[in-house]
Amino acid sequence: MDQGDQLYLLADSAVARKKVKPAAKKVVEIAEENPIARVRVNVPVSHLDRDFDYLVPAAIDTQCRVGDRVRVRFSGKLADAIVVDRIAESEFTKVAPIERAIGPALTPETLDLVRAVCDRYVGMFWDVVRAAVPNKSTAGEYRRTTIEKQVPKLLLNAWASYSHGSALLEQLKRGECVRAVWASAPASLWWEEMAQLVHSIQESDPEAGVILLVPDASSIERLVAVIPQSVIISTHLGQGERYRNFLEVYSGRGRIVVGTRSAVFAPVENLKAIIMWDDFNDAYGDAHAPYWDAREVAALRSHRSNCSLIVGGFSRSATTQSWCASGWCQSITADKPAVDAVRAQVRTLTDTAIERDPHQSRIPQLAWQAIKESLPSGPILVSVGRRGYIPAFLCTQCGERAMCICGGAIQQGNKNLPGEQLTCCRCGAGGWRCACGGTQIKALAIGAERTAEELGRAFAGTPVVWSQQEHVVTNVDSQSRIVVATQGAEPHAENGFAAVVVLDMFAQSISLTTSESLVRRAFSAAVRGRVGAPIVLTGDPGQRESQAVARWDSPWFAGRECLDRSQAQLPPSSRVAVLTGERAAVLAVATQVQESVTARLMGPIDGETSTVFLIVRRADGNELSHTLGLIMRTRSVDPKNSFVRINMDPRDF
DNA sequence: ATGACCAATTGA
DNA sequence: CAATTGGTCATG
Repeated sequence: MDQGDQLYLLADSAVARKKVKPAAKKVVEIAEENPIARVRVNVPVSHLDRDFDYLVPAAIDTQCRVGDRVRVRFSGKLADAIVVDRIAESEFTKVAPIERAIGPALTPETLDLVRAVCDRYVGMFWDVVRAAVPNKSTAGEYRRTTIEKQVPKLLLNAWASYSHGSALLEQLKRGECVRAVWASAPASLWWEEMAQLVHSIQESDPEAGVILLVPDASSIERLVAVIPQSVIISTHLGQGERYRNFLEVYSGRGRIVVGTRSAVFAPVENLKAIIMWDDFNDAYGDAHAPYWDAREVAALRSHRSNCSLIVGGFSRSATTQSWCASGWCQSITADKPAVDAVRAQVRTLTDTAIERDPHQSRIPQLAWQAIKESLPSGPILVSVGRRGYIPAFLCTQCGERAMCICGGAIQQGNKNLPGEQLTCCRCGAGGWRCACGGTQIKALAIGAERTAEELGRAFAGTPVVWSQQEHVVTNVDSQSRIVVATQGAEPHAENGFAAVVVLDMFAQSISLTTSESLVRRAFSAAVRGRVGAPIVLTGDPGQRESQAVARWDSPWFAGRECLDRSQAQLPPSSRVAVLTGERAAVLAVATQVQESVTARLMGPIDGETSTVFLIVRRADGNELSHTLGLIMRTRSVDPKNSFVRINMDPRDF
């Protein structure tokens, strides 16, 4: 069968491939030092998610370093693989050579991170690699991204108005590793605050690497405008640019990374800090298995790589508050005088839809007043709870929120016939009946669309702008107008809004983060007001969510929230695994887990598929992940076992 | 997942 | 007795 006598690499020669059958004798020069590469192969089966040994051909020795991407023949077929180790010899006898080298993928540091993420989220190595590393792209022209970068003006110290703010900058200037969470001051420009942190870090080390994480593409633009030399790492970029930027960071040429969630894996050289804005934003959660969350990954990386972690937002999340409570992070908040100025303007209205609802109006009297009074002096921001037209209802008899027994919201089959065809949006049960016996409902939370309509009628002649997820308005000038916005879609007004009205400060669903989300919405609207602008909240003044804004103290609120949740054994003081799949399968896995880990079981909740929750003490979290990993690996051996999806510590449930 | 291999089952 | 089907095993 050996036609010639030449040495060749099988994959290099089409002729060879054609003539030679599998058992061909290939003579390949093998690397002298550490000739064995231990690799992880891209195969979609979890029991194969382990190390395999391959020989390193001398010719590609330097392209098979730890973290490099290669092609190998696995189980007869070519497959992608990542080198995770180089060793002198293998315990295994029949070791095949690597077919070819592809290019760089991970650094030893990010490799360690990817492994840690796999462990924690019970995921497969390549599922995380896919998110962390862009595909190699041949679209390789050099067109550098030239985003208009302003020369950043000398910033006045935005951090001086924070308690311990200046101290934080000093620590960074000394090159210390800090872990901090900041609740951004009213009217502050977060991108300038972040830029200043970078600046301080660079003072101690001009070669410092920094990762700046933001939730979306428009935030990237804001940040890039004030941070020159930054490199964008984001899945929003096209293939070619994404890969080019990745290489720029990998090579060490670019060290300041600005990006969305996947940038948390950027192979930054000399990484000194990860700085994250608006950690409560859902965009930080990856929607693909194993459902990792950039906030947790950032914490993991900060811990493992011993770099600073600084997380900010207009309101404090329960998660970051728990980091403070444990002593891992310092809490940084705005100084009292800065806060007092805003706080004086906050008014909370006692207000139920029933009392004030003669004309189906969503907007209480005092809010009308505030709008009318402030309108001549500039734009007004009206924050609404939900998109859509009529998403929620009240019982007309007792005035309570119309909820299904399962906790789901009630939907109306026929918009024009209240009381008819009421179904639950979660479990689908029909025939709703209130606890008080009532069966009639009326519209409660009317979304942006309806509110905008109503305001347009009331203030005829005043432009009404409507900003929501699909139609975000990013900036408005200082002209008088009314802007109705949902969470996250609030525009920046040139000189701040003349008044801010936060409608519907009440829970529209029952889930882990309902209350937290309300507070976040209120803060993200309230910060848009100019100095002295009235902030009107409609809801119950006694409730904690309103109080948080009235005191301008979201850390206080988050602290209370943590306490409540810890008493209920819920995250962040607990860790949760959500198992989804066939009823019998999820129960089998859950039972097996409980044999070795003390876990509280909730569920199953049955529907199309079944779901169970396994809840453990925080300290047992790693044990839970580990056990689930073992179970998944043994289960995947037998294809008769149906697939069970695991979601660790989801943001909400 | 996918293919190889062996054993049991089916069929003319 | 050959052909087909099914379960087990290994993948370097």
